[in-house]
Amino acid sequence: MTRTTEKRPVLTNVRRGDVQRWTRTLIPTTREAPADAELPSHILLTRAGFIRRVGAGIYDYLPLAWRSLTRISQIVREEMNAAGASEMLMPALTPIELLRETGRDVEYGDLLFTVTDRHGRVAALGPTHEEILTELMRGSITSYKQLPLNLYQIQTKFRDEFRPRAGLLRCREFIMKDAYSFSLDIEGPGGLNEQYDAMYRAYDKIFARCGLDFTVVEAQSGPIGGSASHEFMVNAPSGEDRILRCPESGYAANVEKCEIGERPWSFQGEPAGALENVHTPNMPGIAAVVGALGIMPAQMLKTVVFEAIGNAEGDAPQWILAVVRGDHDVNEGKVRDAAGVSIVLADEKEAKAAGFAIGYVSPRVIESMAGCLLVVDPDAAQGGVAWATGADEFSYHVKGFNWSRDLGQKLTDPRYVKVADVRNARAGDPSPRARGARLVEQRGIEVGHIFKLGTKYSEAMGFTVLDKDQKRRAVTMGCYGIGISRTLAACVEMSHDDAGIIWPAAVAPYHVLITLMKPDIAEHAELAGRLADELSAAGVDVLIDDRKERPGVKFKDADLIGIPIRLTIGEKSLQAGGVEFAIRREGTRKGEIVAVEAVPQHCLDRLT
RNA sequence: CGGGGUGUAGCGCAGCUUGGUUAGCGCGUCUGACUGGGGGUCAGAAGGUCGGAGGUUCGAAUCCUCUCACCCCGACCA
Repeated sequence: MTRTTEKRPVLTNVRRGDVQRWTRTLIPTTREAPADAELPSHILLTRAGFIRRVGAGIYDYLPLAWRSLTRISQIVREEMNAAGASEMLMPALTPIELLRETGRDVEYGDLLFTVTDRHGRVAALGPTHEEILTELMRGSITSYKQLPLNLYQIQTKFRDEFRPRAGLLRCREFIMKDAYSFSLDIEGPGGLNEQYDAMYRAYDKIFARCGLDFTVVEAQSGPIGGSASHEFMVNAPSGEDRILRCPESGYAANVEKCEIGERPWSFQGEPAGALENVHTPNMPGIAAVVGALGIMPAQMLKTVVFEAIGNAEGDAPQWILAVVRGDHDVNEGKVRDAAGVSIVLADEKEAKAAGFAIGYVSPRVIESMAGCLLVVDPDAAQGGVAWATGADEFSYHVKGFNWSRDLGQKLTDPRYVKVADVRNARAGDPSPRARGARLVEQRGIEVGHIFKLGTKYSEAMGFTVLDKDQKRRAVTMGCYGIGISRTLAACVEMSHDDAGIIWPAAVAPYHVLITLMKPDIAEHAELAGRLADELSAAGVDVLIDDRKERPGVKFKDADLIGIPIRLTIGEKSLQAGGVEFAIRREGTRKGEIVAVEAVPQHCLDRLT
């Protein structure tokens, strides 16, 4: 018996679209959302039958979700490949020994999922893959001539988050694209900077193609310094991350990283009144004190005690005291940079034992305690203000504090007092890049993160190559991540209305939904099939709602799952001369009548 | 890890304080009829070891102990 197979060209520039019927796939829509869902993406993806929660931070991706995830992955692939990267796949199981080589078994700590096999060997479920790939590379690459190289994979990642939440936005198991670049140098052709810039551009294209409205922000820089790390943030009010942006210069950064522009300061200024003790029992917090004293938080000084760690030798300060205005938040990274030493928030018991009245500490404590360095934020370094602050005695605060009167000579000695930007930026602060401009704040969902790793992993794992001068050198690495499943959720956060999801065409599970009002009528069903075939031939993916449901149910579900174009076939539309054509983005109501012959082209015109 | 809370049908919930027929309600599901362009109406039906274990009691969804799972707030977070 011979069998004939349809011949399809191996090389084709038009992909044939898929045609699926609602009754032949699984789309379990529900009227109500699970009680614990709060964010639009969580509620709508669940209600529309895209995802189902299996455990804390663990989800099924149902057929519709998987189709969209596949589309996002494909966009990522195309742009990564175009940027010269090569896809591969690494195991999810990472032998714990590999993580020990770089110390990340400890660094990751409880965030690491581990499994023990029958022989008692321990492996981690990969949270990221620097070690596995670096190990592969050190066995395969021995010459600088084999560099640069950029390898990536799209794979499920595991992180035992303390608190998974927000549906797909913070899971314990999630899909991520992670890429790693390897270069001999930082500068020059083939160097890390070139690789990094290529990834930056690729990410820009990827998220634009996904139809996302996003902001690229500077993030905490890696070991190389400068603007060595960027986060790609989808602009959404429900985002977990706060970002700040200068409307004039285009500068944008996350809260941890954001610099603040020049702010005038001076410790000089006449005292406005005497220093006065006030009894404030059980009020270590700003909020309570403000209420008791009848003042604003901006009139208080907050003093946060950090402990210097590492090589504290000689007369190096042991305690770093950060002073900010009462309505500001201390930024630990900035305090570290200003102090020039590694620091950690002081343990309350230790600090109390050392003599700090934690909760009631003031700048004056440097008069009585040795080994202290005061780093004062410019907004707190104001001599003309009668400050309220702690009394360095439990249950007491002071009013009328004046810097130059109440602090001795140490105030002008840089060994004891420094003035520097040590607080988190916030809306309204001066821009660090444009004189006179003010920062604005918005919220974002981090969908991509690129950063320059340098030689951290290659050195730890002994990945070196011989260069031109036959010198052995550690390879310079970059690391580039995209949260694929998080991007799916971000699309929904960004694009939805009260009725449901509104998919950007590029990531929609199907491009066209054909709603059959009466699937029993053969001519209607045939027409749907014929239109679907024509659209499919043009590369369009079509879902046919062939359920025997009431019109209301079908329309509500159509709005909910958010396919970009809805074609409605029914007696009314045919009598009116064709099928009803509606764009989901333009609302949830009736569309226009389009003649049957014109429908495929009409769809193509509106999909681009 | 600290604080708060919830586990009862596929989903959303009531019942628990004060133990006592056969554990209810809405949505969904199934059957039939009427309907037929925005979650329709009527009639009927199926579906539960009340998270689990132990205890108190003549009797436990309800009280007690332990345990597991999950959620919210906070701290933490390439």
